[in-house]
Amino acid sequence: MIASTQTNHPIAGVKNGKDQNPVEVACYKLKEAGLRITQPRVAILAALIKAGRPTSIDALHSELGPKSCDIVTVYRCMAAFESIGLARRAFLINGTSLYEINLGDPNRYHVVCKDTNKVEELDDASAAELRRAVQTVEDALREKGFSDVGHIVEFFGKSPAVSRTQVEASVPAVPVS
Amino acid sequence: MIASTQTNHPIAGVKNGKDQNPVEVACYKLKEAGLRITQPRVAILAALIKAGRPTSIDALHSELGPKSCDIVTVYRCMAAFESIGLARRAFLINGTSLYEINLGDPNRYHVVCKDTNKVEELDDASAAELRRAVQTVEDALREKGFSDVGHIVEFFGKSPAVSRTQVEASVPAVPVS
DNA sequence: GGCATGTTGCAAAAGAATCGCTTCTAGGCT
DNA sequence: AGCCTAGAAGCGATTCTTTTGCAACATGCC
Repeated sequence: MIASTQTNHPIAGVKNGKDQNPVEVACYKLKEAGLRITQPRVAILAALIKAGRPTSIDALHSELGPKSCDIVTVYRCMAAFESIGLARRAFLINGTSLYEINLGDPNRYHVVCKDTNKVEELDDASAAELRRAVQTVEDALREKGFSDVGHIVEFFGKSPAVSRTQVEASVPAVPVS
Repeated sequence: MIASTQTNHPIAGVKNGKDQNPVEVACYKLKEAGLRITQPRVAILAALIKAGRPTSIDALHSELGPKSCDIVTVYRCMAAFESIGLARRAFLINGTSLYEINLGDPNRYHVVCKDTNKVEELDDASAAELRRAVQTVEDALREKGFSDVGHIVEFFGKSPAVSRTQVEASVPAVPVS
């Protein structure tokens, strides 16, 4: 719904990337990075922005409508976006990854529900402390000579919200063990 | 060769898991969890312990010697070990995972070299701060009703130490870019 | 030592992600 | 405005990791 009430300009001019609608900002970043602004890329970016949360390549591809572009293109685009910092990657326990738009805001951290793979954002306080710790670590690493430093941080857990829709309440409230 | 320098008791008695050699401790934990102590499992545990750092299934399997056990068994064992908390999992950027023995010591965090996939442990100070932050987050999550909370934390970077051993110095000392 | 069941081996399958190669097109140039 | 070319997309096939099915096997309780 984010891009639903878009301004009516088609993404033609690609102004200065100031405060246009997010898709235009993203396109500006693409251009800045020397990448072409193609129809599939714009569509993928729009979907990514509309999703507003970590989304799988596959979901993204479906979101685009069955006939919009090849899934391989989505893979390639996401790799490109990630390499220029336009998208961030998150991981599921099974090793597959999700992508999230990155328009310059600070790093976000999530909890992924082990049952449903639903992604939630951490509360601000937690995120802030986490950011600080991560920052410390990365600084220390750079200090030690590491370059191109990055990180993955994901939390997992069984969400309480899930009122056992299909996860039949077979387990009688296991503590934490 | 794995069991080369072990104490001479074959892993027969499986004492009380007190302070025996690590393989025995691990076997005790297996037993505790109601799993059988089989030859492949012991071998895998020994390899895991000998490695002493996050190791890939494949590497583990090779380490066991070509004829020791099927790689599928390694997969299954690692899954079993992880589920009873005998092993911890780490991730590479490409989504594949590494396993590390867990004999009860606190969580460890690593940096993975983007060039070589070599894994290093974080310094104590960094790890401590990280553990604290992670703890905070997990507590907050439990507070919110999440159960079975866990996390993934990995750092990546280009290691400085790598004097381009096999990463042929094709790239002429790229700064940080 | 015998037996039941958890484990292993092997082959095959399932998936995610990548690659090769041809065709298409964005967008700089004339 | 049309032309050209390098970057992108499409599509098929492939690679590689991890999972599954099922028969054969071995652990460890009796």
